[in-house]
Amino acid sequence: MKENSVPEATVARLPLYLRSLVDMTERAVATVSSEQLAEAAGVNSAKVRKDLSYLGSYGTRGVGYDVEYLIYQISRELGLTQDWNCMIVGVGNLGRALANYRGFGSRGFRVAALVDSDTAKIGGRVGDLEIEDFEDLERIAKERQVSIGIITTPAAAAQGAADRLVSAGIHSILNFAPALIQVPDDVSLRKVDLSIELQILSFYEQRKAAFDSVRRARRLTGSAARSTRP
Amino acid sequence: MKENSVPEATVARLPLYLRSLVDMTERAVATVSSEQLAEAAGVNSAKVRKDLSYLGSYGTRGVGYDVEYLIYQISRELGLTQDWNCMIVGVGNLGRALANYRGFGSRGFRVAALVDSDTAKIGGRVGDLEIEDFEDLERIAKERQVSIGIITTPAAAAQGAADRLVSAGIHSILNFAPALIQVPDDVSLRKVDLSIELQILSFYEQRKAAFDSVRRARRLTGSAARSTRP
DNA sequence: ATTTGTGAATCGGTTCACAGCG
DNA sequence: CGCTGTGAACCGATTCACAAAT
Repeated sequence: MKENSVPEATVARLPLYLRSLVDMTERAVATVSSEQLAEAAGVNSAKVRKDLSYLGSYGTRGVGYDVEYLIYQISRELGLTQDWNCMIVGVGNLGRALANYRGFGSRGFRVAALVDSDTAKIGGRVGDLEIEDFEDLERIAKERQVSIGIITTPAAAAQGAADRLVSAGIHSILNFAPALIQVPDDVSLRKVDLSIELQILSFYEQRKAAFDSVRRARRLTGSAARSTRP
Repeated sequence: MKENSVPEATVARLPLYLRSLVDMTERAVATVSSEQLAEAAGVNSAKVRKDLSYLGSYGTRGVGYDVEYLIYQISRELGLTQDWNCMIVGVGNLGRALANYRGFGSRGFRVAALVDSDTAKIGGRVGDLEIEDFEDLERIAKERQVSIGIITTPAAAAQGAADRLVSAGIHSILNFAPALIQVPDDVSLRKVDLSIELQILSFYEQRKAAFDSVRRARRLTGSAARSTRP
């Protein structure tokens, strides 16, 4: 049953399914069941079926899903039948690493511009791209039809970078800076925050260490073990 | 009311609160209400209160929370009163960038080792660390008491890297490789996947573009606008 | 016979709204 | 009076379980 509004959680899993499906074509798999796709993507099969049902009825009962066709449908849903130009704002270690990241462009994304406000960096090159002046952001974004802004500035500069991206008419932003940034309602913002991820791991690591030490002390081997896993 | 089991969603927000609180001490703020902290962290105040209530009753009714004391309690809960040693597996662009990332170590995390299987890289240096042989991973992890493994290998090598980290007794892994990896139940695994983030943005970007073009075509300015936002 | 697609049940998490306390 | 802490209501997402399809 085709409808609009795919749940957010489903959208976040579609890229996972897509990756698994692409892997399968490389191993010349033609058809896949929800069970097999679930296994490959690391989820359960009910979730796969429900997720795919939001896109339409693309499976065949008793058979499964045609891999190629499903790749096409998911790609279309995700907007990957066109290319998207990205601009990296802030060319430090991370910005440079992302600019060089191969397989970034592999699925429809292209780094079209690098900007920085450090005059010592402007004019320098990363791969075949020149580092340009942050002040020219709006012009560059318009000229190169940039749709996605990637912020890799220090935390203190992140909000300013976001403001300029928004004023350049960009409404999709990926923020790597360890800072909360505010954008208008019509702008999509996603964040990747290394230190937050490490802190989350630290929480569970600590909990495991505590539990282990209790176990060691009490010599209890397999009883009343309340789960310590996320 | 103090209990065990802090919900996963709460754990993921504690680092956010912590960052906001640290910012506040720098601006010499002594006390904060759930309303103010919510604003700073970009969530709502009911969530702040409920989240903090899982840690204990650390607020004062009619007053708010003591900033310093709350920093201490959250840090303790997150296991940040001790330092954690990390090992980066795979020293490509991204591994190198993370190794150089300042403010990484700022809150209790230290890059204690870099390993790679490329003999051309082994023996090289990144900052003050030497790149060591992937084959020596277990020994290095033990010697330096590494608790957290960070995978920045190509996708094809990621599972192998994870297996070796697990066999070295590490049970916290942060995976940057664009690949699904399997780990035992007692290992915490978090993933950061650039291309998935971009694909999610692409989905919403496409949806916005579609809506905009309808708007442009029909010249409707403010009616019956079904939400297009995540 | 097999596997999809989906209502219904369930679960975790969010928000509401107010009692309880400083 | 103001703000926390928390039951209760609510909501989105997950899982169950089975009827429908081939």
